Amino acid sequence: MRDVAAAAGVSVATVSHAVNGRAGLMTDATRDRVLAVAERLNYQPNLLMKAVRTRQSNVIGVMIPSFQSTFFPQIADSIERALRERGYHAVMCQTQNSNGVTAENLTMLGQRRVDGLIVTPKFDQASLYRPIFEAGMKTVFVDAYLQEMDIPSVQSDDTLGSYLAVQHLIENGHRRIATMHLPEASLCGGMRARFEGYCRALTEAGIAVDDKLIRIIEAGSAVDQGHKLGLDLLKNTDVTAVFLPSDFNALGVMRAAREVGQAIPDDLAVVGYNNQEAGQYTTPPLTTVDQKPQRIGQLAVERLMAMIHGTPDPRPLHKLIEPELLVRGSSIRRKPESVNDHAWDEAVSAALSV
Amino acid sequence: MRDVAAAAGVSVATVSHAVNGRAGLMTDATRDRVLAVAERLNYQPNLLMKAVRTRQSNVIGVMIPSFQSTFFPQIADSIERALRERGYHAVMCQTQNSNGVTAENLTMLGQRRVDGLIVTPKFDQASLYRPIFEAGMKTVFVDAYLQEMDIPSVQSDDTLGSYLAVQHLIENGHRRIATMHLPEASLCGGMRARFEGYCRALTEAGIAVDDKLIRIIEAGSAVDQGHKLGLDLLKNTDVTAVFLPSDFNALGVMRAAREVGQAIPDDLAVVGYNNQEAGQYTTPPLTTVDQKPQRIGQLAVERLMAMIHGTPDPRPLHKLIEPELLVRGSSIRRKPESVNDHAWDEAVSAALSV
DNA sequence: GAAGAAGACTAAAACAGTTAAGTGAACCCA
DNA sequence: TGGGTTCACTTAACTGTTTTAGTCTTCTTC
Repeated sequence: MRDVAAAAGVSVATVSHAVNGRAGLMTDATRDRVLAVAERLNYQPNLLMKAVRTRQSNVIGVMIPSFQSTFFPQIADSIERALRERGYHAVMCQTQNSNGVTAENLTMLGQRRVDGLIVTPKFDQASLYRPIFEAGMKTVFVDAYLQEMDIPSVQSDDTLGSYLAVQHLIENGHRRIATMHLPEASLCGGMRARFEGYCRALTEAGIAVDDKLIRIIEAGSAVDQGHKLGLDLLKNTDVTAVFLPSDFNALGVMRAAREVGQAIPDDLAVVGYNNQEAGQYTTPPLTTVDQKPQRIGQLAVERLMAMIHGTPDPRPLHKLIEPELLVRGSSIRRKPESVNDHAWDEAVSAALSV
Repeated sequence: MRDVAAAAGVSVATVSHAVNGRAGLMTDATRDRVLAVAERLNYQPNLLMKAVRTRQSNVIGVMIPSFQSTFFPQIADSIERALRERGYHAVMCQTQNSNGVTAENLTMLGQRRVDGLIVTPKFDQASLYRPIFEAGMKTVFVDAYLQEMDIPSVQSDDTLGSYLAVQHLIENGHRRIATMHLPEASLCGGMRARFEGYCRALTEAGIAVDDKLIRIIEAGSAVDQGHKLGLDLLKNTDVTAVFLPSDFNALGVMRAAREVGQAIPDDLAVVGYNNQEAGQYTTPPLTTVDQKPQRIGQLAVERLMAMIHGTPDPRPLHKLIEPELLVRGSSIRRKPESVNDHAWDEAVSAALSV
């Protein structure tokens, strides 16, 4: 910048004004000359220094459990795009589900003077976040929130999602609908909501929630658990449909059904959760609930920007995104003998266009 | 920092030395006192300023095509971990396969004074990268490289990967092995290598490369293309095995086989590429080639660190990572009638332990 | 023709650190 | 006792920007 100033025969202040496009502080001729010189010398402003002076780094810290899985990268994707559009960049970290790593990243991000944070907290992490919040860090939680603090959050409405899924099964004539959930101790946030949606849909339809149709997921691979508990359900109950809180559980159930010779969806209808890619390629493809991760990321950025720029945001503190039920082959029965082709096609088309 | 200095009754220089652990410049008593005061005042060093002064930001720019897909996030994951271990952070960007976005990110990263870059270039992007390289940016390419420039790269050895895959099919008795590849114009880098490995394995085994068994993938969903071309192969040729350059193509082929009533692996053996998660959940599970993305990311970071710290790196400029063939059910025939159980189990175990 | 206003630009402080050079005081030794 | 070292710490310059408060011109206007 000093070089540009010298070469253009002006002061650094003038260069600063010129490259930042501050109008009315110099003649057009001067501005053009400065910009031409900057271009010629390939002047690259030092954004670090700019950040120091303006106390605004245009960098947002993003921390999610993992870059793998399908869900969080979709959120990260939309966050990155939304930030880029606004001239921001993201430094991205994984928590690796470790409080130690989370805490370390948090202080690092603070020391890097990021303008804000978009993070997925775990229910027991309030104490990790408190110091950085007290220092005034603008933050939006995604996919979860901490009850103890007034930090905005954006997450999918899992109660609604599972409600829609189970309602869909009921509408297709099922009454014996099984599900699985985590043990009470680890049943937090979204997972609890998914179970509540299941109960609500049944209750509203006048169907009793039957403990015999509910299985508790233990530790281990979600597919294996789905497989094991699915076999159990198929052998020991009169289940005709099953709603799973994860597509991976659903994949296991589908395998179990195949093993005991039950056809999907005719003998057993299956609905998963999370719109995992694998579900598109099963036979039949898996009906599932899309949590709209892109929407979550986008809204989180909008909210954070409002906080940073001090514009009021009328949305509720904890915003719930409406999920979408993706009806695919695993939950819609093939045409019964008694129904004529045309009517059936209509019904299926209607259902598939949900 | 000024506050800490004042409160501890020393100069800012002493505080700087103390918090940076520079030994031998002060008494232990002074150091302890300064650190205690810093702790008490909750002093958070400003890493931006530090970066300005030391010309080292401890931030690396990472740019990959997308956070979605399975492959790149795995690389990103390992990059993030490796950087974190070394006290670095990553600002992550997606190129969105757009030269405009790539160029924009590149200048932004330069202006943010990142210490280095780990990026996936596209073959036509040499001109985008040249300016930033001429400015001295340390860079490592992953998953591809630009021939015109001497920038180190780390990528999977796709020729070897497909060679192993096809060799595996040959060892299992197949002679009529089909494949698919992209049209010549877009057949760059890894995709070309995968086709070359196919040819080499056949040639080495004394099998002629037969154009009748090769299909060209057109635009559109990889699964749909695999399905369409798979049907074509199954109906019009005497193919007994097929090697696909992507697991998604393989999923389409598996669907095609099911539709024409051919069993996998008995009537048709299928091997994919890329170890996509979906391949684990098909029936039978899909044999595939794992490109070792974690290893790629890790090595890329090691290489970049060597460049940044000026330590010589004896590895070749363009490092190829050895991929791994994951033998699963889609490529190993079930026991023929004539073979006794024990011998068969042994053979399968042996093959599966590859 | 002088006062005042407006316009174009500059000087210099500030930001929060690092670091080379400098200053005393204590110590050592001939 | 004087001179040289070493040690502990400080001074001050520097980094590359922004921003406030000027300083000159030049232009109005009476």
